[in-house]
Amino acid sequence: MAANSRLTIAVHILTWLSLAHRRGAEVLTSDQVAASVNTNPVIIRRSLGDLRRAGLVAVRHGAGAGWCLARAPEEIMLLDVYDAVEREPLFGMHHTEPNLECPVGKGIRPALGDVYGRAELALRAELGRTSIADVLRETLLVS
Amino acid sequence: MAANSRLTIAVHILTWLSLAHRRGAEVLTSDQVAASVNTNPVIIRRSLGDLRRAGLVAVRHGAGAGWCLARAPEEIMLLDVYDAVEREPLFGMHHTEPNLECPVGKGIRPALGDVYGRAELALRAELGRTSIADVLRETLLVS
DNA sequence: TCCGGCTGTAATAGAGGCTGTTACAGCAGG
DNA sequence: CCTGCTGTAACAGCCTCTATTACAGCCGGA
Repeated sequence: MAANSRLTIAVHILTWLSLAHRRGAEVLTSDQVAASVNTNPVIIRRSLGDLRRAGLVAVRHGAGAGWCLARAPEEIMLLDVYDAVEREPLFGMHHTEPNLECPVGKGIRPALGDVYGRAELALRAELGRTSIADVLRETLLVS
Repeated sequence: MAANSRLTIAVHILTWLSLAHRRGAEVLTSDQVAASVNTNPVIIRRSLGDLRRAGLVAVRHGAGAGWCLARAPEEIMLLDVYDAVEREPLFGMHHTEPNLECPVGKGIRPALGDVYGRAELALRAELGRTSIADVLRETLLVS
């Protein structure tokens, strides 16, 4: 298993919803999305649940049920998707508390916290520059 | 388990080697480093192995064995450490190939590859701005 | 009002990564 | 040669992630 693919799955879902909407489909079911991503519908529903809680998609129940974007694709940035599906910080601290008798053990966690914070900010800034609409445009260039 | 802590462990090691050197210790054994990080010496030796392969530390064998920095701490950037210990890309692609019949399934991987590449570059640029000497300075501010 | 299709989620299994631990061969200074 | 440390294999335990089955809940439409 490489790194986790949650961001990839979520962006794929949103991009597909965006294209389907442009083609006239009001909603897509998790089965229809799963057919494009090529995985199990439950995986898709779990990811859609994250995206719904973040306000990026809306769901319709009952007969004719399915999912659609809750915002224009130009207004959904990859940073929003990242926040919706990623819970863990980029870099983990020590599993066990370092030795506080050692000056390095005592002071390194706040020092690393600063650096890691700056690194995450840089990553987030970059993810904030690309929207689902941008991804869709680039995606369609290939075909 | 949060995210993996390899970068944290490696930076801790290098920072401690840097401080020990300043205090007059020529080399530190993996046991001495492990006492500061508060973990098993084998964990430390594994990390030191990565750092040695990257040319960041040097090892001395035989009696009076141990480890020391191979470069000045001002010249070891966190980006070097990151490259030494992290193998996986930041974001994983689909586990199973997406449906190539679908235009999104067909084109999304290169599109995502571009975005992910830019995001990693931003992260790397930020990690390239901080050195082990910087981390040591911030670490000692606490005590 | 009931039917049927889809959602939402729990439970579970398998694969794989990471930490931590033991064990042991290899190396080299004294 | 002895001794202490390195370097690495092997293994266990824990956790995460993906995948899958199962099923209760919801609601539009017949």
